[in-house]
Amino acid sequence: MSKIDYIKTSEIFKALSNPIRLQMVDFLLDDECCVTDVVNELGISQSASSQHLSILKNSGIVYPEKHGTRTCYKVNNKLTEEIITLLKKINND
Amino acid sequence: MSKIDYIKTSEIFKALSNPIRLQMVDFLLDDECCVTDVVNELGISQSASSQHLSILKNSGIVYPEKHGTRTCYKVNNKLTEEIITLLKKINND
DNA sequence: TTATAATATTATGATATTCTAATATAAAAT
DNA sequence: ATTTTATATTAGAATATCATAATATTATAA
Repeated sequence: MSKIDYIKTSEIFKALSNPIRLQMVDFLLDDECCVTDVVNELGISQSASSQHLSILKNSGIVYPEKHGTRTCYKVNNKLTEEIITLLKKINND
Repeated sequence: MSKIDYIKTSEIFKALSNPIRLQMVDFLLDDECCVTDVVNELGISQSASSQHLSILKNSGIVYPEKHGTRTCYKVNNKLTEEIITLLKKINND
């Protein structure tokens, strides 16, 4: 049982505090995908998609893998993954 | 395994996306306390404390119990409690 | 080598957050 | 009844967020 790093942890929550980014993470966990896939799946603009992915990247939740002209973002944060699992398990009351 | 309500869930994360409020929740889970205790524990102003507690209340994370002139805030959200447990279990990487 | 496709960046306006300072309310004590 | 204690609310300034529109970058294709 470790102490909570409130600053570091709150930054993760800040990244997840937007419904689009939350949906992005959920989508990226299922189907690791490039930006265009995210754009199509979520129905948002390319620019907004890129900016949201950048926020997730800067908070250490996802990382990009370049494949030619495409970029594939993958979730890379244990806390985030466990939280998504938790969200699917319990009915958020 | 239920679907995630991204909007509702992101509102919880927004409430937890501030280090002070995160520490508040952690503190309230251990020692259920009145506003003055929170003020003393966290070393913030009475007004800021009250406003942060109000945000936690409005997001359904805590609820107030009036005892005379004091108000005791208690954590009342399963997701939040499980997340705090998770945070203490894993080393946020 | 130019055109195209995929993604990133920047600027900007609208809105939201958060702090401090000041004031208000409500219960208990004097 | 007035004062004190605990808490809440409001106003305002500084800063942050977010969407859109426009432009830049970079890798491949033609």
